[in-house]
Amino acid sequence: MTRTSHRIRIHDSLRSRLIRGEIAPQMRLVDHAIAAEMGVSRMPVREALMQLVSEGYLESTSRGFALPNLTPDRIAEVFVLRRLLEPHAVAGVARDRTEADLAAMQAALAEAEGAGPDVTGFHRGAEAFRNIWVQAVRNGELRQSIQRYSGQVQSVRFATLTDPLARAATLSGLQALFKAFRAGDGLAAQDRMLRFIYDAEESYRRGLATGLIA
Amino acid sequence: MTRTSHRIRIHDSLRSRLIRGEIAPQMRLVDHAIAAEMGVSRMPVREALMQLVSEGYLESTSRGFALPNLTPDRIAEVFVLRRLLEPHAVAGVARDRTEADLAAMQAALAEAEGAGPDVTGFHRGAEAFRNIWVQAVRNGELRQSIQRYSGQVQSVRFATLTDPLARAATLSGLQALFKAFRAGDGLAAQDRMLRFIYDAEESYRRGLATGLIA
DNA sequence: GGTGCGTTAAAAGTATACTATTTGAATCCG
DNA sequence: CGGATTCAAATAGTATACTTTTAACGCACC
Repeated sequence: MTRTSHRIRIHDSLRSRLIRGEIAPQMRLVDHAIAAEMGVSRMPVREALMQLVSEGYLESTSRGFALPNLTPDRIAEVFVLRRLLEPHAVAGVARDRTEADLAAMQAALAEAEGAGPDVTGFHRGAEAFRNIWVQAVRNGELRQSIQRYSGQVQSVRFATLTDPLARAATLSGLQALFKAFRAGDGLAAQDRMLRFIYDAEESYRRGLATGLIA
Repeated sequence: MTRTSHRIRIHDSLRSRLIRGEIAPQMRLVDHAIAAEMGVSRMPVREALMQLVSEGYLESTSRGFALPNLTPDRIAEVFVLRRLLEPHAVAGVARDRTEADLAAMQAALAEAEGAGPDVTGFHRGAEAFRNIWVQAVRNGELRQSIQRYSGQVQSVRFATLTDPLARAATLSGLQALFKAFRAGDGLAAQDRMLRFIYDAEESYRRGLATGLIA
């Protein structure tokens, strides 16, 4: 028996691919193609895709589903949202985090630190670190709101990481955040996260100005 | 030709019924019944219902769709989110609002003020007021995040409005907010909204304590 | 009278087929 | 050669039929 429905399995599968950045911006996700690939009918695929739309991961075009158009304006909007939500969120995490959370964070941080010139390795570590603390947010409504735009966050980070300055800022930000988590210091975590987001936005803007980002 | 799809029409129709409080908590919304009533097939109805689920208006049970189980914990979580997002949002609205926005707000406020003992009239005015300023939020990502839990906000307000104290607090809060909007004073709007949310939560807690709310 | 099991009906979930819409391209005309 | 018009292919949207799951009811047995 299927423990979960096709729709949910497909939704989760697509979402993880989206979060991992495996879907290129110009790619078009079409229900019948995915259905054929997975051996099911269009319906559960279509429903999964539409759910991803209402969760902000995808956009419905007249010619298939695609990544939302990440214009600089929209990215700026997300940075505003991040400043409003994430500092408060990590303050709670600093209080509630378990030892297992800390261990996982340390592993993710180690991967980012040891990545060398490898961009994808660094990105994977940073993404894992983020996923861990987001998962640890107790307030489910808050967590869901943060997760809704997490795909965009990953995309933007991926776009900026070729810049050594941005990468250094990200790494030191993660390290400072981890320290606050380990110390259980909510205020410090809140402060570090706010700075971290400001730095990220500055990196993004610099990337735009220097033409590193399309 | 149909300008909009059945799915969207049904979604909007159901949402307005939900917002008006026409769906009782123990009621079950079943796709094939609604489909028969509206003369369409199950599919667009099913998709509309599922979209309402991911927007927080409904919950999917194994025996039809129903109002979400608004546990006090979940409601508390939404209040946290509201405190994080809405003060900042209304500050922007106070700067950007048009004359048309102000006129619509005033009309909504007048409806709430003149509602007398009528609960639904007051609720409709308060809801209209909220919808107007939410629509006026420039930051689309922020607006969407706020809209995602607006259904829950309406439900909670509807549950508390039988309490005269809660109703008075709501009305004076709306009036103060409107003043700030009219003056274009972002800081004042931010402050009024924060107080408004605190008052709303206090009303809700009092309703819980006195058994007014299930 | 309570508890456990089996039956059954209702509703979710899925598959398939058909229709409508949209876009890109090809063709035709100026 | 350029632009408009029409046509075809791809995809969204809807309808209908079938399958699976689940909970509610009844029955028997304790």
